[in-house]
Amino acid sequence: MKLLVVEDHEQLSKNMRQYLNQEGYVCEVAANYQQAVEKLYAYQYDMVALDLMLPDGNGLDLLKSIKENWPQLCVLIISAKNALDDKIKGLNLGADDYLPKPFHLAELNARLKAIFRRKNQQGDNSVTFEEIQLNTDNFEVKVNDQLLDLTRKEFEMLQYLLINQNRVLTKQSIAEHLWGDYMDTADSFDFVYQHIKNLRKKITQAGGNDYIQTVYGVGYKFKKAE
Amino acid sequence: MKLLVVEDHEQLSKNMRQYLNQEGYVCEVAANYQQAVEKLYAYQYDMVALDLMLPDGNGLDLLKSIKENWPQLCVLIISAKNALDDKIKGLNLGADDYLPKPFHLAELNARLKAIFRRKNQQGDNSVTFEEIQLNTDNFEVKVNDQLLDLTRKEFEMLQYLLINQNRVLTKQSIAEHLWGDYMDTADSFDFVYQHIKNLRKKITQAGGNDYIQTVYGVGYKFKKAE
DNA sequence: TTAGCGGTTCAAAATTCCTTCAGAAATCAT
DNA sequence: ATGATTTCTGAAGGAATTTTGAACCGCTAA
Repeated sequence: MKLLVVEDHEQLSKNMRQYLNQEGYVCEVAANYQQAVEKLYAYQYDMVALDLMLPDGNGLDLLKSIKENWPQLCVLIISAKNALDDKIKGLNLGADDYLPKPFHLAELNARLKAIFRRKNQQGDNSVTFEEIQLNTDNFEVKVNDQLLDLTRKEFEMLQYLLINQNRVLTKQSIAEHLWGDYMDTADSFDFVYQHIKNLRKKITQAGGNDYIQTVYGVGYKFKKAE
Repeated sequence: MKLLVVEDHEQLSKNMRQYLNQEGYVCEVAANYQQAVEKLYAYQYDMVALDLMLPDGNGLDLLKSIKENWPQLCVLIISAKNALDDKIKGLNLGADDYLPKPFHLAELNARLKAIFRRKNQQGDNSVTFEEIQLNTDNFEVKVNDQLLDLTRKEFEMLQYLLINQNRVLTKQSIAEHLWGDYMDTADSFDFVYQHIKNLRKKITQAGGNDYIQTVYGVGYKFKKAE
């Protein structure tokens, strides 16, 4: 679950980031309008937590832009102004929920989860590929109805591969999705190998096929062999 | 996806080229106004990334000329001057987006993709030529729906040939495209033979025709035999 | 404190691929 | 036709990438 927090208050954004990372999100922070747009262009997020008060622009404009360019993105609006006005405008512009400041981090988490659940209710909250079945609600993966015991990284990786099935993902892009943007400057992605290995092992040990193809010199691809 | 980068800063253009090639573009560089125009006449591009600061002319003039002569071309403007003025002028002249310096290569990529998606509402990442079908997303090549097992160089070469179909490509230009700028000083391009050979072999073994014509003394051309 | 787990780093082994080389074949110019 | 140039081909060494096992660190629970 990759999340962008748009919040200029440094201490708060730091806390949010730390807390949410602990909760299993891949969480990144943008401190202003400019940064937010850059990050949105550069990476793929699942959700945005957006503070309407930004130093260099109007949060509602940003919301509008998000809904135009990335319509599938979930947006949770945060605002100190308890102004009903903002809330209404925000929801009208397509925001998924509204959270007034100040708030408990636990509530933030709960709302984010709720938003995501709601969004997936109408769609599908599980991805299935042949005998592999991944459920986002309860973080469970089944192979032939046999439950797999995956770690968090393994789960996120499998999810990423499944969502992009039949598309080659570079080690770099996998790293970015699982670890966030500090990976931009990393010099080695060796750890990806390990998780790939573990995933393969666990899936095949449970009787599943190894759908993870390595594309030499490029990356990995989740696909049925032909 | 064939892209022309117009940028006079050597190191930057080199990085851009390398990165974008990695991302699956066929990317070429022009260092000034003059070169840009020459390349535009010589080849067919899908997009142009245009730095407005050129040593031998005004980037906005070039933009205007592009929009007159190749109206279907997508143009992304790049400029160090964060001047709102340039941005507005550029967008008024028909540019598709504006990217201020400095920028992350990932953002460049994202914007290019966004532009292209916007224009060709379907975001197709494949090239087809008779019974041959090449897909950049999953690095797959099919001949009569039969999957081909190509190496990276073979894949990139086929891609380059396909995009420039019916056009003779010299060994040198192939080498430059596949290996980058350091090839400028190379004395032999023998290795190209190998990859051509392997490509032909793999394609014909899969039941495809050999569309790779050799033009003696010049280079190769991808074309249906008549 | 210790044992266990998840995550990361390291280095050797295994695999795949790229380039070079030399000779054969093809093409062109005289 | 002959020689010069260019292209094709197969084999082999070496480079680059991936796989693997083992060791390490930090955290948590017993």
